Amino acid sequence: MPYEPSDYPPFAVTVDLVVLTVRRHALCALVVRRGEDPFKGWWGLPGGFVLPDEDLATAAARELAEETGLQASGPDSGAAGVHLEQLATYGEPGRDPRMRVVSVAHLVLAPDLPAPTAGGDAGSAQWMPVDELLGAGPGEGERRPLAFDHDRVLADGLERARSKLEYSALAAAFCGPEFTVGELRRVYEAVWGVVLDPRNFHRKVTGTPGFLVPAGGTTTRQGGRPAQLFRAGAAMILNPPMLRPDV
Amino acid sequence: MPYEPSDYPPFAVTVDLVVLTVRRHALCALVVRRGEDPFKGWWGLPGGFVLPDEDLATAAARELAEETGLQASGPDSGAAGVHLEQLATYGEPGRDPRMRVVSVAHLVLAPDLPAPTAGGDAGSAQWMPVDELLGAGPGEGERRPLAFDHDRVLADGLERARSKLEYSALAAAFCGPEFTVGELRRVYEAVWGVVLDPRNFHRKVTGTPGFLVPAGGTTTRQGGRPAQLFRAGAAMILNPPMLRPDV
DNA sequence: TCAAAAGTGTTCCCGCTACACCCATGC
DNA sequence: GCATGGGTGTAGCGGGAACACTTTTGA
Repeated sequence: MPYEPSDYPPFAVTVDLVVLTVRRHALCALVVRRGEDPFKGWWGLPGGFVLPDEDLATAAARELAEETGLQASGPDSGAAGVHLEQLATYGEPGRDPRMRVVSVAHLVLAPDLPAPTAGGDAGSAQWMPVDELLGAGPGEGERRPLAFDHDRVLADGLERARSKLEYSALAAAFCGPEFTVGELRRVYEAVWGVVLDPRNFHRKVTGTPGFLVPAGGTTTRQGGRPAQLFRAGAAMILNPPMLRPDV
Repeated sequence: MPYEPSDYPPFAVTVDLVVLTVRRHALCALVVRRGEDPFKGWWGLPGGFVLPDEDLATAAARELAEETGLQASGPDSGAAGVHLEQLATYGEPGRDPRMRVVSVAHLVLAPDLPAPTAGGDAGSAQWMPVDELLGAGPGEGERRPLAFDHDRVLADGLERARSKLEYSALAAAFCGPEFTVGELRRVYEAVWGVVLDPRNFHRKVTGTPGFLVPAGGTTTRQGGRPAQLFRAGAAMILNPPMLRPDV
């Protein structure tokens, strides 16, 4: 079956970003207000077109830097830099009313950042709690969905992030370069929406080889007794995994 | 940022298929011999272009039917029909020497089929053990890789299938509509490349609510004492998961 | 002195592993 | 009889859940 440029229909290929962080004990996603039709004035996920000579992951990292100033570092990098991985691809024919767009969604996990929109051209990017974006908050009903099929993309990203915390050491991507066990626990609690036993959590994460390495110092920024500081270790997968209560 | 057809570069969008089955205690993948350049004469994964008004999953199901005659049924269907899910998307600029192709790979899990190429236009499709396709076999060195980046796609599909057996009830997708516990165990053994304790496996799968439902009859097709026949139950996820030895 | 968060020790219990053992068929 | 695979019982152990308890700071 030979194929030539005239044989295939024209597709636009974009990357969409599900950028998650934990702010004030709440899991938040980065959303931008759209300045153009379609869905002008709606909130949507950041993203944009893939350039002709650009890898998909490169395009995602570029869009991320443009919107947030964050420097992405693939799934195989060191401790610093946010985590970026491919999530899924959405190509339903009618998802963009103007043309056939296939969008490769990526998931980004970032530590809490002071400035949500650092060097961006999108002036109206902001963090919003995912419970407000999707319907999990109390007494919803008047919420407006995200543009395109971004509600579903966001939901898929959340599902991925939640399940990856179980069997990978990815939770540290939500923390800064140095963090305490309590801060890490609050990440799990925010992402999963549960309350974990601090004592058992401490034993579990410090007892898993390669998960955490002591950074040497202590901090008292959370109040109470000073806590040891840790850095993310080399372990990528957790065995045995962290167990999520109920569900 | 407005966008018009003239603004975006032309992309071709295809679907690739990682079709897995278990034949004679070996995990096998469906490969087709390419009749055209590039990679003429090489083995590659089945696949093809997405049509203008076709969803990605629909395109994957169509290609699957064309190559094998298999009737796919999405991840949310009943027991009959093979399992089909999206795997990952590959869009490196140079992966096809002739044009920019973004390929959305899908993973298909099918029961052992008598005729590998039922109604296909690809005359040279066949099942090959994944150990021969990738380098896991003994004394390799002269093996030729698959076309394009299909070695990597296949490896990613294997990894997905192996990990999904742990926490989902997907292993039944490799069996026919009715199967015995021993047949299900041999699926796990083939996919994981391990040997499992038959007694503990039996207790585990029959003790997990919703995994298996008795079909009523017995069979002696494996020799020995007749075994109860089961159908796949409604459970989609396994909690607690099946534990893969070592690794 | 009290509150708050960090850690440690201990007990209980569930589930996995490892076997020993019996059951039902074909040869 | 014997081989083969199906299925049950049971002891041991590792790890998570629950919770008592001590430690170290700030207010």
